[in-house]
Amino acid sequence: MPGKYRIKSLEKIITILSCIYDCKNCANLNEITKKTGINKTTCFRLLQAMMAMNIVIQRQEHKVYSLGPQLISWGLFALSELDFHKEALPLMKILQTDTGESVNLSILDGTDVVIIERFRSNHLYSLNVNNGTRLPVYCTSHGKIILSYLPESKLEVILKKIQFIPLTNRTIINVDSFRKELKKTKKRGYAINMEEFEKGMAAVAGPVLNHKGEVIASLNVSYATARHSELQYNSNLAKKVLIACKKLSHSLGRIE
Amino acid sequence: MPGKYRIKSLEKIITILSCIYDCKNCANLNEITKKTGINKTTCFRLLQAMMAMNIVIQRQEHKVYSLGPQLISWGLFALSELDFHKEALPLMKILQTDTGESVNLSILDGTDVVIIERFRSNHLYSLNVNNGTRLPVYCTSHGKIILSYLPESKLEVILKKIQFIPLTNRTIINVDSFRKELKKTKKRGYAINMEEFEKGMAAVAGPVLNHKGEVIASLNVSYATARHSELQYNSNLAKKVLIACKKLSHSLGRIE
DNA sequence: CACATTATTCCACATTGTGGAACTTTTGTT
DNA sequence: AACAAAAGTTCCACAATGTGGAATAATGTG
Repeated sequence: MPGKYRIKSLEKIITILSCIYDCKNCANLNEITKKTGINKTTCFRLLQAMMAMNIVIQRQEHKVYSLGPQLISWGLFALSELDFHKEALPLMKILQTDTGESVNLSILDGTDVVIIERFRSNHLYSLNVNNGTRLPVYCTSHGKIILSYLPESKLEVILKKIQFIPLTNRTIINVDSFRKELKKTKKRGYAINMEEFEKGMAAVAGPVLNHKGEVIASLNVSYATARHSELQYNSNLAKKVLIACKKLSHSLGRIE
Repeated sequence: MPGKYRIKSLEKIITILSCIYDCKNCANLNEITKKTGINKTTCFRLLQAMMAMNIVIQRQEHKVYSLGPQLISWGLFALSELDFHKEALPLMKILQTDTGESVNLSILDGTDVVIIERFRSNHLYSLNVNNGTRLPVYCTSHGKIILSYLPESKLEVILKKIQFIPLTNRTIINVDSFRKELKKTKKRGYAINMEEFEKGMAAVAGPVLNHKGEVIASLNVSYATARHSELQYNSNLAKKVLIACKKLSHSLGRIE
């Protein structure tokens, strides 16, 4: 996370905001102090200053801190500026109707992907993610497809930062295996995640490319393995996902 | 904007982010320097530090700065935590179908309201706002209805901060007239904006209340005055808006 | 009512952010 | 292609600014 230019107070602020985010808006001063390791007084002052600027708010009469409306405003704006976003919605809707499964659109952010749009599965048993949810790159189809299209230089930076944690017995937990997986993914043209993030869940993802051929997002369909055990399912699904990805990339000026 | 506890570096960061937001993601270092009045070196360093943390990104090969994916992630999360948000969508859809006009949901943030959800009018001539757009409280139906329901103490803080700028010849531009307007609004139960923000545009807004009776959002319908000149139109529209508001408030635990 | 936990204030210190000046790169013009 | 102007980047010395320990106040709990 560090760069050449570091601002300690900014880093503290980011740490606090991330902590509030991780605690799902349910952290009070003490918890934030403990989880971030930042001095209590400092935390307090930074939180007060952020409150004065609507970056965070305090709910339930002086107790837990939450991310504030200023962040909503900036976040929604930043999202709307992603020009592929509006193009994506109708395509996602079609894909959802066609497959009956969850359709998700994500972008890369550091070593995570962020879900920015989502059409839910018809089925009850499906992953509980929402817009804004962050998922690790190394065990999601989103992450694999985006990284597989990244230029070597950017990829290396990210690979160095990843902390591989086994979430299921199928999770890839070392860099070299992950590198190989990325190569396979690139060759295949789509990414597959078979229960690497959560037992029982699988997904297939394709890349959204801009006019220069750079990946800017990932579109995937995720499903419960209990419902589809056929070997053919992934490749059939992939065809549909890739058609949507192509259309989306095309609307961004990508010509094959 | 100041509070008891101030962190200068945080204030600079907020100023820079606000500037990028105001410039619609189209500001380079020099513009940011000029518009914010912050020293160039300082701007540069803060921007570099923020880039390393995905708070901002730089687009078009080393040129303009944009709000980054980290803000999208936080923003979407903060939004999803607003529990009335999901309840609102179907009600807004119905209202849109019923009236054929733009339906908007907003929350208060300082002396602005932030549009958090929106169903567009069928008509070509309608206000060009998007999710995340900020509008001033003093010349919008959203602002009027929310402020009219605010407790005296909170209201006063906001009134002091408002900078009244005449946007049309109907804009209210002094605190006392605005106070009167808020009283009328509260009594009426809904807010009216007749070309106070933009010539040719009018709107009617109702309050979304939580279980304690506190306003937490505003729901409005906006339309072009060219299409509806009848005196009755506002009150008829208001009835529909208020029904939706009641339902929404009810789903938040508000019992009449 | 005593005790534990959490929140807030105060203050002296030095770490950290600051901005001027110099240097480099990019952009625009003839 | 050569030059000027503008924008971006690096360096460094200074002190303003953020820091955290300790003390105090508020709140919650048995």
